[in-house]
Amino acid sequence: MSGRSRERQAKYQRIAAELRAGIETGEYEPGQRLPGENDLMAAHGVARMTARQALALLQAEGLVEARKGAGVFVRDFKPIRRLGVERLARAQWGSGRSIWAADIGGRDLVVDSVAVTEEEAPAAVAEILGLGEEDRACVRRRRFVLDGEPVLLSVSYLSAELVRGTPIAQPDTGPGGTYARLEELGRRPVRFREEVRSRMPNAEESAHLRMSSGMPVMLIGRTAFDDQGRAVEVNEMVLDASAYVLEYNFEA
Amino acid sequence: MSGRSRERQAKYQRIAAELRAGIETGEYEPGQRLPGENDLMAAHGVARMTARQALALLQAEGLVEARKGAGVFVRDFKPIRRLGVERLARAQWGSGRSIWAADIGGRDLVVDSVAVTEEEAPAAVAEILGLGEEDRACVRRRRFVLDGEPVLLSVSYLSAELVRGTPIAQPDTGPGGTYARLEELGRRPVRFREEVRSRMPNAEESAHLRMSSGMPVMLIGRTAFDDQGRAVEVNEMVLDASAYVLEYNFEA
DNA sequence: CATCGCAACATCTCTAGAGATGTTGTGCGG
DNA sequence: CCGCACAACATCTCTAGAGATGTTGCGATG
Repeated sequence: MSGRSRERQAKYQRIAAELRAGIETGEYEPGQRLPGENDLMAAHGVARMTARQALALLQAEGLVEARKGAGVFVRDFKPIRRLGVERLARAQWGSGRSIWAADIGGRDLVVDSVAVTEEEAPAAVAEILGLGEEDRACVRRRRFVLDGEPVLLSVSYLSAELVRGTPIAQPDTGPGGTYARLEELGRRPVRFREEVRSRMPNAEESAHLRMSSGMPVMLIGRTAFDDQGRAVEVNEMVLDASAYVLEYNFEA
Repeated sequence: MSGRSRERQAKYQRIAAELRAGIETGEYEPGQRLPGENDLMAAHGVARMTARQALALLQAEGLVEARKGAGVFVRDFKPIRRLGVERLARAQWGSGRSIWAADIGGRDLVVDSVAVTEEEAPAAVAEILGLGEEDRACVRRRRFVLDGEPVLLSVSYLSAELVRGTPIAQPDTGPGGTYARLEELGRRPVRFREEVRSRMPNAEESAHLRMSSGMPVMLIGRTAFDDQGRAVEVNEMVLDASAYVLEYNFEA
């Protein structure tokens, strides 16, 4: 038939619901392969495109992941806990410890690639940093990898004039990182603002994070201020949402 | 043909890219209708299913929204700024002001529906609140609407024993809200933890928030602690990610 | 002038088949 | 015993057509 009696829902939704239930009850465990196009066609007596629609629905929900030529597999979810406040406490970066150390329980989060350039900052960033038309920005682009999987893209902007000739303009910023160096320059960050939002990744982000379709990214925009209230750093981060839980602790 | 020469990308991706470019350059403005299935079939000489795939891609990216029988329209994005820290400052709720007032610039965020029940808390919540097998929880479920659009679902758990007979167990908690009442009970919240993550909505969330496919939700789990470090409230929120930006301010 | 019914048009769902392309394991040859 | 070629199998892409269903605006009717 076609567009048959809508007693409740479409065929592909019924099939998807059945598979979804199987995942939630644990019939199909994370990493396990589940029935593919051909299996569903045979089992439910539907056309290929209909079976595909059912699987596409589950992919869009982020429950499963299709690997071409191999099959459809149940996704896993073991997020990193990222402490928004404590990780930026001075006790952390003041002592030469990586501010990332506190994030992960035993797992291995490392910088995959670093690129430091001097370029013109986007208008919105230039405005925040108080850069004029002529001023340029030091831009630090980094990618972080956990267990071989890229999970975080970070782009950091600072006044080029301020950091020129310091380790901040080098790939390796030394013990304590950028913030320890800023303190040595008399521009210690004392206050932070983080803005969080979420959306679907664009093609570029999708490629850099090797994300499978149907998973959102979280965006964190962090601004660091010194004791004069001047913004000294703007950091834009793109996180694989399936890899992260953000935690913020604060007092009333 | 079929699965033709992959010089670079599939037909449906080329078509999607073209429309995407049109959106980004402003050729198609928010709210405007863009070429539908029939237009794309004619313009590119492809089959209906191929045109549909192109449009499905843009929907999955959250760029457009299809309205059955009407057409495909460009999405808009005007988020609410939610201040994670300041909104819970005592100056806010201590003075009888709604903690929501600071969030929105002139727009109208109101509670759409409130349901207060007494039931058994989920195991994870019971653990945090320190509830035993016998203890029950006061559960406050609310939906918030902005400009007629539902944007936030909130489920709040408190010890039923603690709040029984107080306004907290009523739909209207009075000036200053739940936290002002908790203070009167000698359990003033002094510390908060918020955990943020993001994923695609499930069917129920999708329906309650009237979300169009391809937009993620953000989940906030907030725990409020009193001066003894005891958890007095657990609040699980589901936010339409296209409606919110979360802001957290803190010191090093 | 208001309102209701309907036609035109939009997306949604589905069928049946087929070539392209990526993955995996097996078996043969060195 | 190692390694490579290849067959089997998986998903991906696309065609052409058609009935179902929701939206909208126009025209006829009261």
